[in-house]
Amino acid sequence: MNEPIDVLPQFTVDNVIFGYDTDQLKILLVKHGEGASVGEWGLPGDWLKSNETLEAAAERILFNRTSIKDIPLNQMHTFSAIDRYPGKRIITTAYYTVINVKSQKIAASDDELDAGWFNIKELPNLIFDHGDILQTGLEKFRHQVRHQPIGINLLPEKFTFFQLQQLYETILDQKFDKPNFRRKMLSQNYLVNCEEQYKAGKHRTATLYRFDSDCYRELINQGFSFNL
Amino acid sequence: MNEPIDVLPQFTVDNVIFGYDTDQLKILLVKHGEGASVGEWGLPGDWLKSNETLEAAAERILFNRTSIKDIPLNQMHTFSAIDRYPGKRIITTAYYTVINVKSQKIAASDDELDAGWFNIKELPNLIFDHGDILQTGLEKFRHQVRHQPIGINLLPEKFTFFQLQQLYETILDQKFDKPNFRRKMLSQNYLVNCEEQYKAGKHRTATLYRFDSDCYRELINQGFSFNL
DNA sequence: TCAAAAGTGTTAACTGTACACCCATGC
DNA sequence: GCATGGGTGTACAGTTAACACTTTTGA
Repeated sequence: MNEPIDVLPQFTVDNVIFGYDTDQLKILLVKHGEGASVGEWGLPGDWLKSNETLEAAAERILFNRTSIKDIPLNQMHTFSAIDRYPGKRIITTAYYTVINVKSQKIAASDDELDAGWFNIKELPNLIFDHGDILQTGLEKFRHQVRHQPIGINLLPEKFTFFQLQQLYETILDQKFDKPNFRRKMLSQNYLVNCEEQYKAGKHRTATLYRFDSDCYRELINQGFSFNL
Repeated sequence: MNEPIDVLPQFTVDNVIFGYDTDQLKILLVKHGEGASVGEWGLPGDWLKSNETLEAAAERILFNRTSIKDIPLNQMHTFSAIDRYPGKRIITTAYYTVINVKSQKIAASDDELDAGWFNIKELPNLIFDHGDILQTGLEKFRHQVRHQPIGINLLPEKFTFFQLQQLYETILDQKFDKPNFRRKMLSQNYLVNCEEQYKAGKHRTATLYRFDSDCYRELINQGFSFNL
């Protein structure tokens, strides 16, 4: 390689990091500490380094704010409108992923004033075209949820049907019929009955399930059709 | 804007241009006339100009080889492996679209030796990572065909059910049951009976249909589910 | 007469959807 | 009792999938 400089000057990566928190879908935003957009909220992003791939940059951006490694990020779209960034021609590739809000502390990186989770329904104004990027990310994420299994890393290892249904209802912002939801999920054969009861509040105990990780992985490849 | 130069030196756009030709799905390739890859086949592509968007570049690349304008190209993926291009760090964004092979003459651009249609099943070796890009494009294209109406620009304005079914069978490389295919398409309500008969070879005349363009457009947005 | 395409009809199997219903627990 | 969540059963409507069958035409 013969790049004398460390970053590609016209190329960035921005992450749409969804956070699942019981009955809320959130998004990780950072408050900019430099440049024209100082003090405003935007998606966590950074310049692409000349010796890293887009995927590596997206993972680095995620790791810097959350200390999370080894979870897959999905490439979403590359945004290239001439005037998307003030005064300079900057192209950005956006990635999305979802993590559990409670699983890790978040932190702003050096050039940022703050980092925080925002409910998807109560967002501040975002810099540049980050509002559009977020909307595109939300659509792609919801599409994915309807066509691939989801839940590993978002639910505890053992979970009840109530928790699984709550996850789907929160992410898709839609209610499902309980018996139908149960049967739909069971018919995919990726849930394993732990033969164990879980005692929660003022009601009957619930059976715990876990994901069969082989079957889960296979369903990711095969595709799923969640049409309740 | 303050770019002194005309192109971004580390950024290209490559197009996967499918061509429909009765019972064959083809792909447009060009033979490189410059650089290390001289004489080899690859996807039509070019450098991104500093004053154009990725979409505009993709349209320009299409127009230069086919003289076709005003048909939508779909962004597919941005490829960024460090060593994907020999000796230089080049990132490329790929777009795909489909056109009718017979609708326009094709031509190589100035720095190319040749341009031609290749059957998707009989491809030469492609330069760089263009083979991967093509495979990704084929998957995305077929996914699109199963979820949105297709046919405008690929079929004559008035067409028979036989032609429509042949289009689907060729693109998806799969046979369908004739009565079921007919009913499935009719149930989408985007076909209009022209009340006109078409006389082909040694068999009974066929009813001509056309697309209802309002309904067709609406189905593109709504989504379609083609699960025969 | 036969092959090829045009077109209709029928049926079994499966899925989505909307419910009604009972169980267990804690206030 | 009643609210909350846990869990089963059922029945209708619609769709998928397979295939049998008739029609028209030209070689």
